[in-house]
Amino acid sequence: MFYTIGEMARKLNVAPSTLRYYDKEGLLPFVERSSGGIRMFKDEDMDWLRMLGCLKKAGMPLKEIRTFMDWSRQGDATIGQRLDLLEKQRQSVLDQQKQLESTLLMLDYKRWYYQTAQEAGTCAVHDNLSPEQVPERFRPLMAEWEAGE
Amino acid sequence: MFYTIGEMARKLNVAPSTLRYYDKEGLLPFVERSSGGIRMFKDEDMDWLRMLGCLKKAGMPLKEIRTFMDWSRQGDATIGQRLDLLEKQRQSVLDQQKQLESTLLMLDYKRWYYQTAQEAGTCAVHDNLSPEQVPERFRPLMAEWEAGE
DNA sequence: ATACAACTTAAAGCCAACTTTAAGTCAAGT
DNA sequence: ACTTGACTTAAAGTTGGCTTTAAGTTGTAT
Repeated sequence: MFYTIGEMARKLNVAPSTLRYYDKEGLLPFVERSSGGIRMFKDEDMDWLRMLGCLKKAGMPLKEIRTFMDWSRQGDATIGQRLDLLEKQRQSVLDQQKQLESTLLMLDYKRWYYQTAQEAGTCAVHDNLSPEQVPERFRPLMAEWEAGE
Repeated sequence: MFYTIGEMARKLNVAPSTLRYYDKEGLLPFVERSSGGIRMFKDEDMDWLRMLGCLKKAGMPLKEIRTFMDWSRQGDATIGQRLDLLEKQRQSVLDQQKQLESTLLMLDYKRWYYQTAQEAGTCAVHDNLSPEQVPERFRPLMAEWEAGE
């Protein structure tokens, strides 16, 4: 079963121009063409596109994804390199998770700040607030600020 | 205590040009100037820059951060709007966390795939692998693929 | 055979978020 | 007074990831 670029784009919820761009950048070395030059996507190409989507969501730049695709084309000799890249990207995702966790805490602190201000009708309520009146979960955060991050 | 743009940039681990850019974009309405036109950062400006950093890490575009800063300058009447924006951004961070969680699972599946291939010496080992030989934690993932995401 | 939608390419355009460049000013030390 | 390093601005340049445009081709339906 074959699909044109438009059909494939619809399946993936992206613009056809995006797929053409990826192809031009060497990210889709697996796509075949009809005798007339039309791209013919196969069902198994979905696996590669899913892989691509996964790496993209992991925050990998297209250049690195291209490297991965190049290695894939080179065959079994590059399995080790591909695995290393995946490990590296896994670590990057873990780092991003830690970052989001700490961002969430900051955001929650600010939400508490403005909720308190809203109840009081003014931000000035925070001017003479003792540290004990700040919920405990935000204390480590504020301690960091006293230092210099 | 006052700091020049260079000192502040060093504290924040950003380039001075970045702070100038933020200023030009209206993200630093709180920064004062010396009589000669030199930016004079105060200690309390750190609070705003931390807020800015928090929103940036939460993935908020500079334009929206500017809106937030504009509201801040307008005073207590805008507390509600600011709170709404923070709630919205909190939700966005939660969404990003879910996305990373699922990305991590995909990445782990692919790592398993290549680890198995590495042990076998070839990716072809996956050609005749029954679904039961895939670790359970990856099954829901593959079920999704069978559908059409 | 012809019309028509969907495909093709190369090249230009766009947006966000900076960075760099050029030309000039400020302020601290000698 | 002069040097020097850090500051100032406006404007142009860069990068990443696409999207749009223009001109042309393919393939299916009538």
